[in-house]
Amino acid sequence: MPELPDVETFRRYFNKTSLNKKIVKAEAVRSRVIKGISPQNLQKKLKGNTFKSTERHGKYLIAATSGNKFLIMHFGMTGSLSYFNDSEGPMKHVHLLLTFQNNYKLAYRDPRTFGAIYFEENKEAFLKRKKLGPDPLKGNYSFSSFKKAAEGKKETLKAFLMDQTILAGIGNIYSDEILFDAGIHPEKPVNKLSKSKSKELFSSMKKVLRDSIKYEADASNFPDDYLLNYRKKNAECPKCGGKIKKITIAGRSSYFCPNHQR
DNA sequence: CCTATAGCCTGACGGC
DNA sequence: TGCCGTCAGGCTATAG
Repeated sequence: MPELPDVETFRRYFNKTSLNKKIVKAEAVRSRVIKGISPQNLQKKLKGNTFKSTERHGKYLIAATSGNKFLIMHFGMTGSLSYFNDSEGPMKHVHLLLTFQNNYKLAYRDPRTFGAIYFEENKEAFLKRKKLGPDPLKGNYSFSSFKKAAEGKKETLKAFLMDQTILAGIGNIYSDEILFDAGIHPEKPVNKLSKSKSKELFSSMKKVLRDSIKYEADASNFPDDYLLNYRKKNAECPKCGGKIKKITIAGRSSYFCPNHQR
């Protein structure tokens, strides 16, 4: 699930539940997803702190602590956050469990353990180390930057949109969704796109990402002209009635409508 | 440099 | 109902 709109939804959830509350206990339950710091050390660093603010970059959620350090979370394919109290019972697949002064807990969960948790002194250095490109919804990301990034690229648009070093935040689902909205074939080479089509792609990108955040990245909230609920072979295209096709691009299963995406 | 592929894990789903 | 194979929305390391 967790691409840019999902992570932004987690961020808002985190803000609503977990800011400005003292962490009285930190349990790093399993260590696989905790990177660059030992679970014991992470527990020590978090205990007694509060979270002061959050930001997101691409698929990363960055929470600033009162100690001016950063808890940085990536949600892999199956990561999520749950805020709950003890009456709601034990939870499975918890990797980091924080207990606040009000006795509520925040759990970072991830069954498939492809996610990652970091604790960093310097968030800019972290983003640099990860070689992340700009976040398309931050800092007024412009068409001219987009065009410049696309210059001379021969790869498919699908691969281009998912490349985190070019743009941070778009994954398999939303790259499909953006191309579906713009009416462009996912295998079209980047350098074969006309200027007007590339403008359309750019505006579809912003629109799809922004609107998906409004829908809280929840499939049940999406309007019917989105591809999301039609990601099945031979489904009927909700835009034009064509037959949805499934192909593999850059190792990922991609759904599109050959009738209106060319 | 660039592109393609395997592998990391667990759970859900469809077919028999 | 149960078992088994396949697939899953990410990322990295490695090979060519």
